[in-house]
Amino acid sequence: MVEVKQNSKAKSKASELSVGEVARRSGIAISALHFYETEGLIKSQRTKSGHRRYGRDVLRRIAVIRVAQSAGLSLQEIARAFAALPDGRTPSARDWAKLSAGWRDLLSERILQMTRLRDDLTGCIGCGCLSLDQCPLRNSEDRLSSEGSGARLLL
Amino acid sequence: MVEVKQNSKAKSKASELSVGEVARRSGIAISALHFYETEGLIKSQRTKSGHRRYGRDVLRRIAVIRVAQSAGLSLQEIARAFAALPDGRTPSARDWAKLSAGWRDLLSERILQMTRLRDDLTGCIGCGCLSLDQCPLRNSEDRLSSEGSGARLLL
DNA sequence: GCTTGACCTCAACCATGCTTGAGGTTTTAC
DNA sequence: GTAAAACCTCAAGCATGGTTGAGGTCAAGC
Repeated sequence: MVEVKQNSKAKSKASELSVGEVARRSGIAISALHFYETEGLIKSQRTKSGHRRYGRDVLRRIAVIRVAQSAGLSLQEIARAFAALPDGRTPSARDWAKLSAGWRDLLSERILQMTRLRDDLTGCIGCGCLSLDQCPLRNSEDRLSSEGSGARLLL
Repeated sequence: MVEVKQNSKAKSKASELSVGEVARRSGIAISALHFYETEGLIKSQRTKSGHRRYGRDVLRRIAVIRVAQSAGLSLQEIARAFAALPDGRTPSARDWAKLSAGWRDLLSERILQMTRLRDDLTGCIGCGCLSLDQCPLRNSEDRLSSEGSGARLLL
């Protein structure tokens, strides 16, 4: 819809990026960008001819996606969090901060679980209790799996 | 090959378990047990007619599998670790302990990464640096992803 | 004006970790 | 001796997170 004139490959003043540029700058494959778009994680305008043009904030969005993924969130969870971002305007620092606060707590929780797991592991796999209901390892395992809202692991 | 006489459903003295029993006791679906077997994570003898019979240690093996999974290991990684277990005899407590020691270190490493990630997240998503190379978040992200020997997350 | 590279869509495929179902045998219980 | 429950195999399917390739269009440089 929004038509953009592109002056050169350098495109130093264009505020809209092509998919190739976004891929190069973010280190994400074009196919992944397409995929993120179909999953509603990022958006693009199209040129008259159908080529994608991204606003500058897409780079931040992508960065946030990768960070969240490495923290163990699924794309669906990330999309859900993104849904809380403002619709019309570009998200502000405060918007992102709100988002990250939630994830921080989630991470803290998962770190706690893993720590518990590790500590149990220290004394427990070698002991005889693993197959018994009393074993702390098996119980913390239960804690983990019963909390999962879908994905298996710490997802 | 090993033929086993089964006296009743109670089967209190049988040292070999049927797949249904293992499923019931471990809480793992039969289909998952089959799957674990095809992946080399557990083994079974067969009765003359082809039904599976498991040794008692299978329950511990399964417990270890679930724990390792909840720690974020893939079945392949678990299988690799299991490959180090003794071939002929039932693994001893010491064998399991050795195995768990490796995983414990791995867990510690991942806990460290997540902690770093969380701490960076605290100050960083809301700040302006996320799209820059200097951002600690993006760098710790790199640390994470460059270490991955396959799976994306903490896997 | 035409080649080249960047882009488009859509369908198929890969790995992981299973589940489901079809179609058939075995074991158990009455 | 027969019905039901438990088991078997093999193929297909599901979700996640993408990649790969075919077949075609668009844009830029010479």
